[in-house]
Amino acid sequence: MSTRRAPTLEDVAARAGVSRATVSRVVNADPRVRATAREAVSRAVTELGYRPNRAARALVKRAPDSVAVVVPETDQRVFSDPVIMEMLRGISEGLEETPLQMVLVLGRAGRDTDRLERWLRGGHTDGAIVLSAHLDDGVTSALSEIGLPTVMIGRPPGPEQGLPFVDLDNVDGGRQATDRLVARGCRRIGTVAGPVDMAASRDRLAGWRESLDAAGLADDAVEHGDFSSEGGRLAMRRLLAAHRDLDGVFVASDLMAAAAVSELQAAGRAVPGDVAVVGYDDSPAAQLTVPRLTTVANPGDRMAREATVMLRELLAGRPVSSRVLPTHLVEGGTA
Amino acid sequence: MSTRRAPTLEDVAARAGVSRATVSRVVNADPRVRATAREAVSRAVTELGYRPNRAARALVKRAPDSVAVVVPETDQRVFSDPVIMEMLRGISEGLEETPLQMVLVLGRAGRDTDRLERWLRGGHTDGAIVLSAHLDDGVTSALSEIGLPTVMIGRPPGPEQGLPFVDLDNVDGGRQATDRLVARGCRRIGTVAGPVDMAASRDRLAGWRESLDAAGLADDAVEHGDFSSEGGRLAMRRLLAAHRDLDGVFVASDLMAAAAVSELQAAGRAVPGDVAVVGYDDSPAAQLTVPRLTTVANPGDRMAREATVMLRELLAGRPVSSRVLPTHLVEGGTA
DNA sequence: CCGCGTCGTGAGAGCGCTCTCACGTACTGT
DNA sequence: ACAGTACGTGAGAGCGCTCTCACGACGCGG
Repeated sequence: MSTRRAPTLEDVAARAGVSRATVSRVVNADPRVRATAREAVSRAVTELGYRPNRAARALVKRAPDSVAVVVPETDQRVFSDPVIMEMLRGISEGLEETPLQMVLVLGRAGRDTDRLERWLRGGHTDGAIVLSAHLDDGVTSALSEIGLPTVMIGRPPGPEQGLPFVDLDNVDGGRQATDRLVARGCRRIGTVAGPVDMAASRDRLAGWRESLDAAGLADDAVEHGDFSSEGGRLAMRRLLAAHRDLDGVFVASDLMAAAAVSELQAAGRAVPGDVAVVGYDDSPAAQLTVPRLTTVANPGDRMAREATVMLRELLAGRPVSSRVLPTHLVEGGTA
Repeated sequence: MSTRRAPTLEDVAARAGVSRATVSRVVNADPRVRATAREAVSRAVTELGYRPNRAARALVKRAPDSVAVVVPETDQRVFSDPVIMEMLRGISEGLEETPLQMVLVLGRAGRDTDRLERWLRGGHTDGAIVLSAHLDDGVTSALSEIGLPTVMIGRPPGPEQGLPFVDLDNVDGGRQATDRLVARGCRRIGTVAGPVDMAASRDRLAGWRESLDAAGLADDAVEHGDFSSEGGRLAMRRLLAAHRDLDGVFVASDLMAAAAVSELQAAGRAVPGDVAVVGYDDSPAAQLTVPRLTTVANPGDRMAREATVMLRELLAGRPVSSRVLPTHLVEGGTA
């Protein structure tokens, strides 16, 4: 019906009997406006239902006003979603005090690379934060080529594109987990590792290996899972079949670990009595098992927060370098 | 270092030896430009690395360009995250073909109402989609008061604010789940319901009741959980203690259902032999149990997609009315 | 050969806002 | 008393883009 033009600064100014500039000052909380004028203006604002036009504002102050948060569409089954939500929250909190809006860009990894790339080139945002480097190189290389200020969350697999990243110390996480197994007396320690194409998986595996090497134990009991529950179950089954003397397992994700625990129990092994288990992520899934999983913290929100700090640096024109944050073991009953 | 001003239309025009208008035409794929001019322009565009300024464009064409996706910060433990990601994906897909950007706005329900409200009033976006009506009324009423085109995903609890919503037919879902239990011969059917303050919980509970009433069975075995795993476990324990003759349970979420199954098994009841169980959500958690949960589909992405359609209607100035989408049972081994 | 329509193009007027600058007006200090 | 200094305010110039309008250069039919 009424396609009445939205009220502008001018309208408010007219109504309040002041100039556009004064209204602008009031709206932007500039202190040097007389109280009476201020009141007149705010009254006019509410009466007219004035809302500043973001585009016009953005046009004149060329301050960055939005960042793209690129989320590779995780395969449904990967179930890494809780971590993603955690990261989104972290970013949201990190951006809370800034005028930056977070623009979500989802894409099915692989399939949508082109569309994503085109969008990113479109200059819709002033920067980007890329979640989880599971993404094809297409997007990350496009990003570094475009020159859009970008921070990756999670170290990218493959050669580094020169893009700064934040990551958690997965090597140390794997080591701590395995150290715990060693410390409680396990002598035959296997691992259910993650997919080989992910940096986090490789790092955790490397940590496991380092710990075993340091303890002088064998490091040949390795099976890979896909971070899904079912994948974890199957990997555990293979591991158990290949190494019947297993007395400890480091599983690279809680979801897989939960499945591994139930698989072990189904096979008649008491956890942690016969086989001790340490998971990874400290996710809600860690609390599903009985007893509750011993796991490694993997605070996605901290990483995300750090990423926002780094991105703000980049937007301010200052260079940043990648950061690796520390992790720690979370006590549970399985190791 | 070089804070070189980004190239503008003018720069491109100068370089290509044409006017601003012509460049604009080329950039916007206006057909009535001679081939030679078109080429000159595109060359200049790539040479200069020209990217149109979104703000300037948005300023002149007052077409809506972004929608806020308001996500109440789910309590960590609620773990409803997978559903949220699903919805986000649905919105993303629904907006894919439009120029609309999705701006994520997270807020801890209750705590952040003020900030959220202020932000929404700020006119940063042209519309809003609100996920899960767990939110205090503050936000939804602010939204309807501001007059920002808004669609709710999930029927709001409490009195309706006049905001259109999409929802899944939770009453029918609860009924279908319970009908299944009745059909397989259960005579003493309980339910682990969700929190009383959520519309979805209440609806599912109502469906359970309708089914039992229709079958002439008792409908007094009710316990409430908080949708968390632990909450489900405890509720199941209470339910079992109060009604030892239970032979069927409808659990209002898969996460709680998975915990309920393990609780039943721990209590020596075979599932589905002694007690049949139907969950809700068809979430990844449904596949964690052995046997796999029988559950009710709860396609968040479909709802979300529908929400984008409705929002686009609203943005086009057309009125929309709320929609309730059908659900169906998903076969599993627990009922 | 003239008038008319068509096509490609350029000039220029905004879109709604911020911000600089200059201009009062009311204080201070001497 | 008067210069000096705030302080509050308004005028006006853009920000980079789109779009209307007018205009010259054609091609056509009469």
